[in-house]
Amino acid sequence: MTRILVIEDNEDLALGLKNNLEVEGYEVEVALDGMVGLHRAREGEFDLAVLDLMLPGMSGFTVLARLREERQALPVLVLTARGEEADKVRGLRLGADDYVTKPFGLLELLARIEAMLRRTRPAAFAAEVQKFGDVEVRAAAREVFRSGSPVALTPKELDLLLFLCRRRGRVVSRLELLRSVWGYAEAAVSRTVDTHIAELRRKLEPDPAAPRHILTVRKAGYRFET
Amino acid sequence: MTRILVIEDNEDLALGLKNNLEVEGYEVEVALDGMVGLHRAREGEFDLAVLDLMLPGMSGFTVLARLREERQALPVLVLTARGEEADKVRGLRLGADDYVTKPFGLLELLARIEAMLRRTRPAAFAAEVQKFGDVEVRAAAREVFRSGSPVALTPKELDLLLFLCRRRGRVVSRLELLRSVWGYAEAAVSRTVDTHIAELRRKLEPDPAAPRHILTVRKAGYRFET
DNA sequence: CCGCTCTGTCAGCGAACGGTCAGGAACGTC
DNA sequence: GACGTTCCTGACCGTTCGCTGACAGAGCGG
Repeated sequence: MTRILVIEDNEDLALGLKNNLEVEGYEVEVALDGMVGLHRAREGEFDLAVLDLMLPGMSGFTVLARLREERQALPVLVLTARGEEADKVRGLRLGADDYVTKPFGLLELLARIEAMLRRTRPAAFAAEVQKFGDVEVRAAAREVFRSGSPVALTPKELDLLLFLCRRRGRVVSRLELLRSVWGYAEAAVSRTVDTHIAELRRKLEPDPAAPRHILTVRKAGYRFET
Repeated sequence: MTRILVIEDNEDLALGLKNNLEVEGYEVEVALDGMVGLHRAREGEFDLAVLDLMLPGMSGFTVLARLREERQALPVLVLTARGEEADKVRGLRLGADDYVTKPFGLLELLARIEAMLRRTRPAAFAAEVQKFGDVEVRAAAREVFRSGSPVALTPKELDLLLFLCRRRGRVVSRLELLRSVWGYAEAAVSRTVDTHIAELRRKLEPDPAAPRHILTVRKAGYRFET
């Protein structure tokens, strides 16, 4: 069982996270302030912590710094408020492993958590496998097969594919993709997303010119269909 | 109840938005200048703000910057004037979550608002699906089916259809359509609306010459019936 | 029944949008 | 420090879309 510690003072948010993470099969403990969080992190044998930097009393920075001083290897995912670029940098410098900007989408958070856990506990990952057409996507192994033979996707391509897969049936805008897959705060007005989509189509679609799975929705974005 | 704060100095536009958003079931408060908007945002416990960047007095940029300084996680959707590419980027960099360019169709705004809320309040969102005759309209996927097979609608056609669907049983004037779907301030005297209606009928009505769902109300506009 | 007004239809133009490509920056590896 | 990979960007191009204006037809009132 994978154990996650959520250190977050906003009770609504904390409990929401607890619920959602439990649905995903994690064991979750919540600490509503930094001091408690730090103690629990020391004792609780967690696999990962989600840490809000803005905490009353002992701030998230302090918690993080203490943990790192004590050489705790506990992976930490940091929550920062939007626009606090400086916080991110400071957090990462202090030893956070990743960060998510509020307000964040649950899927985004889940993806980051999984990515982190994958790094630290590869064993714990049962095969999440998606299939469409003659393509098979093994998220955990970060492998993609087409008609049984492996397809070489670059990391970015795979991230994009996984993101689309998880939102199947729903339109995803370029901005959302840039934010969630690329982590850009702003929308670079460029062909970045399209280029990667094109590459995915080239590698995965039977007929890239008439895609059946990775669809364009004019004026809106892209939509993935099985 | 989802609460939305509209910060917009143009009173007509602001009240139009208020009405239309209220029709959709949101609780809406309007602030006609930046200063008031900022105060209300601090105190009002809103789920989302719609913010015009071009405000007299305290500009939208300032409002946004202040909010983010104060680490307010409030999701903000920004309204920018056409062609102000720089504004978009600046807005996003300051921490806006999405933007819509004026003139905008109400449908576009609604879609963005819903997408944003879906991220922050994932509950409460059933997939909206409308049906009439042998037609099925899936708003989230921006897909329309007729007798089970997909119908290719252009973005404008779909927006128009969705707007009519949501106002079913009521007569909607051309002016209202131009305002809400097209975002035009004034009525261009032309066949624009009619042309699109004709196209919808052609694609969706069993007998386009004798429409059963998209009805003409002479001298008044159109009325949609299930 | 006639005439006027409102709506339906159509084709063409201009703009907007997405697909494509190649060059070059950034990164990691040996 | 040279090489290879990956990624981003801007320019270009083809296609689609949406608007318009002229004309035709339908409906309503007198």
